[in-house]
Amino acid sequence: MTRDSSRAGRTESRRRPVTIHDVAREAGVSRGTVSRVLNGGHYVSPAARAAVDAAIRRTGYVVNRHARSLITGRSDSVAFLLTEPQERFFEDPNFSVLLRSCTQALADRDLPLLLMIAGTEDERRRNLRYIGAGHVDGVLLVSSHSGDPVVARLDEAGVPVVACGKPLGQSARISYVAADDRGGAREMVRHLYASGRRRIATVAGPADTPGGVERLVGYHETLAECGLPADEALVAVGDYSRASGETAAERLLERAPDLDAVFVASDLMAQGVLDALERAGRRVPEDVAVGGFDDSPAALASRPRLTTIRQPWDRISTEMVRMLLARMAGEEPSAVILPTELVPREST
Amino acid sequence: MTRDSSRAGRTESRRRPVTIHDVAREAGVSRGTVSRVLNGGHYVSPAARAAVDAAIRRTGYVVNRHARSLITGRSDSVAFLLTEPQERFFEDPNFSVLLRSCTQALADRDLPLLLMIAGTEDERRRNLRYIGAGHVDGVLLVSSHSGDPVVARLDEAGVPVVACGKPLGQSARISYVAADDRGGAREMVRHLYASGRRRIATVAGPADTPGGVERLVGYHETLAECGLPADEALVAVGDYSRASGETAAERLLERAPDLDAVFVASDLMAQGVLDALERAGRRVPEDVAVGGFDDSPAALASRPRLTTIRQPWDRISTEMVRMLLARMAGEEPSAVILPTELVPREST
DNA sequence: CTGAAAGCGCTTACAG
DNA sequence: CTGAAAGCGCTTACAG
Repeated sequence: MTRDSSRAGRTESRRRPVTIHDVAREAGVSRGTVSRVLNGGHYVSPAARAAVDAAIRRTGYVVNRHARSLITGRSDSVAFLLTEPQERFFEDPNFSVLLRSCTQALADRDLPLLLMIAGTEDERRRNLRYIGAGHVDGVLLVSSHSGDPVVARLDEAGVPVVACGKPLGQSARISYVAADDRGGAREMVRHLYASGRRRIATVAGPADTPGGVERLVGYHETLAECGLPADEALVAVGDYSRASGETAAERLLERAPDLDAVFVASDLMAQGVLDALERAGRRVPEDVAVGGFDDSPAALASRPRLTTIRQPWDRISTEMVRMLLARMAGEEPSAVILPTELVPREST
Repeated sequence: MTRDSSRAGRTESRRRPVTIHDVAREAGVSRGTVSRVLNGGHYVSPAARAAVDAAIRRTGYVVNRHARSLITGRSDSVAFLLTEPQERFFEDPNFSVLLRSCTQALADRDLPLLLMIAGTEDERRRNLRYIGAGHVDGVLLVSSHSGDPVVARLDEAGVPVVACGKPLGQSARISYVAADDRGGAREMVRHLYASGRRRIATVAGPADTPGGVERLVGYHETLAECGLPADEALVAVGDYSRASGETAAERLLERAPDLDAVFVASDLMAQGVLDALERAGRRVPEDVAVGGFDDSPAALASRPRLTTIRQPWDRISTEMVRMLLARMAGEEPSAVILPTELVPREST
């Protein structure tokens, strides 16, 4: 009796859900015909279709997805799989945007999104098992560190997957969409150069992440193009945390006290850089210009507000979903690189 | 052929999944017996069970959830439903913690979590329809604004739901778990008082949110207890945004220039308060103490670091899942209020 | 404790 | 274009 709202009227009763059989009887056709209109309406006369549509409306029928899946072999659902250091991802506002946009893009196709987290080996096994069993038609993968075993296992399982970011060091045939990290870095460094800076340092991300590698490459390329000498004293590495940015900046200041700009591979680290600079008595942007990456809330929250590089998260999600659907429809894997955008603010 | 990794060996073939039938044959028992060991192992001899277990291991069998659901009527999955101003929630780090913990707590019970977002009326309809169709066994609801129609409709649909936070202005019989907003506010104000502050102002949240109401009540109660006069000049209201905190502080400073402390109903607004205070030349905490609420990353990112109130998000999620499971098992709705914790830092 | 059998609600060839 | 029928993989009374 818990399940039964006793309100009178049109509340569809929970006790005997209306089935395709009821609709067929109501419409005066066979169940096969109802099913046909449900599945695209091919080979159905306009009259029959109209009758069925009306019956569906009258009865409030909604398909039983389990019965359908049992026979089609599809689950009509998609997994959003997050592997490893999830903590970091859940604190990353970009991740939230990604998750939300994917959910909505999928919802437009009437595909529920199953959120799966695989931080531990145990969770990894469980999720892989679930996916491997065909309980899901495709997976949207967020996995950053190189050599993630999940990538290979997913590939083996033969399930369509689209990754967010290029899976490092993987030969798996999986689709991915990524922001143009290198291009973004180039744009930022060019911007710094254009504003007159000539001793441009950088705080890179970890070498086993795409952002760590590509943004550093972009930095080096642009320096060379501008005719600025390469100087290892100007390069430090952080781990994307604010504290690591602070430490890196201290090292930089020590090795190259004459630096007049820092390109930082993430906004969070850039905040740390700002802290160190302030403590060292350098004014931003007067003495030192600071450029971040991500356009996260941190960029707006910091003082001065950070000039940064915006990644097109909305488009990334849209593309991921589009590509996954394509894979699910049998298309071959592909890759898409999306352009970033410079967001000038007060720190440069 | 896309679905077939051609690797040799034990990769379970995707083409003909092993069914309960295969296991039965392998174990030398009937399908009914296999099913019985799958479902708790009651009424099965130890010998039969051992044979079935071995056969399952040998064949790599994993149950077809669609077939099971078709007959049991359960979906063995749960929805995490987010209604309205989703943007705000997705930027709220607390929300991320909640989502992650719920996912994991559910995973421990082998229950997948479907993420559903109902920001627009259209999405609301679609999701309600999905849930109403019984595609999900229960729902974890995150909905803040009072009078959310979703609450009532969920209740009508007769599906078990547990809300995060007390659903305002609803008579629906739904379970909920909430942090002790009032108690947290009291603790903060008492802390401010204990440090010698006597002109304690507050920036409250919107009046149609539990946090807006309860934290303000806690503030008033504590002032009275401490024998401090109620003074409306000391009360301002914001909308949880940083900018609104700044504006509110300006108003406060104008109406009560002698204030020596501000209890702010969220860390984000507290950042805005810090901005205004700095611009007004007041030192924190020397001239004015500032207390926040949430213990969000913003509290750590701000300078000085914010003294704040931590909500027990881990426990909140655990409780929500536990209560939902209880509801799904037929128990009556209930409510749980969890204690908060003062986190002293540099701003007081 | 165990097997044979019915049936969950749908889709899909197969004949017409 | 349409109906009758088989069958998807499971669970669950029902007899033994």
